[in-house]
Amino acid sequence: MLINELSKKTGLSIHTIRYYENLGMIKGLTDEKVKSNNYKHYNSNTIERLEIIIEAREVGFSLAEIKKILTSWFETTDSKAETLELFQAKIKEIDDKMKYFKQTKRLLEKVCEKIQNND
Amino acid sequence: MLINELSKKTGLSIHTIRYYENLGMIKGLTDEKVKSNNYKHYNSNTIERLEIIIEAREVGFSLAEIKKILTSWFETTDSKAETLELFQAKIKEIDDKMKYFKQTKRLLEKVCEKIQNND
DNA sequence: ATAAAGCATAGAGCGTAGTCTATACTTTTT
DNA sequence: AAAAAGTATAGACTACGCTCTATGCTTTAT
Repeated sequence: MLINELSKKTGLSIHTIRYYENLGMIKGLTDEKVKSNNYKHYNSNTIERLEIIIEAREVGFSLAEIKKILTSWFETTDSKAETLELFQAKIKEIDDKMKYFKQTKRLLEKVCEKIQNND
Repeated sequence: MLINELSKKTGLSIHTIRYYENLGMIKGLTDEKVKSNNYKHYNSNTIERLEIIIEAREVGFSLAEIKKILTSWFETTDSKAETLELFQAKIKEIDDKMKYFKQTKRLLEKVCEKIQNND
């Protein structure tokens, strides 16, 4: 599939997809059989990767961090111990953030109550 | 208390505090009795506000959004219905984000497992 | 009295994550 | 065959959230 279709399937703009590709987070391949152009073709793996990117950036991870997650998930890497440590730290970060979430949610709920009672 | 003390109590840099003050998120007052300088004095309310800022920015809210939360919490505002709607939407946003968090956590846990098994 | 430290304001600079524009080539539509 | 739409690359531009620097004044320490 070409970039237009990829954009429609993921909801990301073509610009954003190219931006991610420039960062090396996804990779399209030019079709060898067609030599007249250099249009890039993307496969379902790219969709998977983009879905992970969307998910993880919601969590507040930087694109650099997400790139590492993708590498560890899809490509074989060396230095396993290091990677493992990194991700265990990230899991802890998520747990910490969850705490903030619950606190902020409670705060917002209190704000709502307050507004309704002052009515 | 002056900005230095405020910085130490909140863990935010003096620069960051001034940045937030410029955005109108907090407000220090110059002491009327002392006319020789225009040093700003902050009270415990400022600390409360900064703690809310710290909490809410962890959740990924923009400073503009956090400013609205602070206004609704500490100052009386008109257009209650509007504000209420805003915050109810924000609560829903948090719930949605929680979903992403759980998914990403699961992904990271799977990555960890994968790394450990490939060993 | 002088030096050092703290405060204020204004503005420059920076990293992240896009977003948009210009240019040029290719493919599809009419 | 010409126009419209799609693709690629490069680079400019933007918004956000800081972070730092310069300058000048005030207060505290020596």
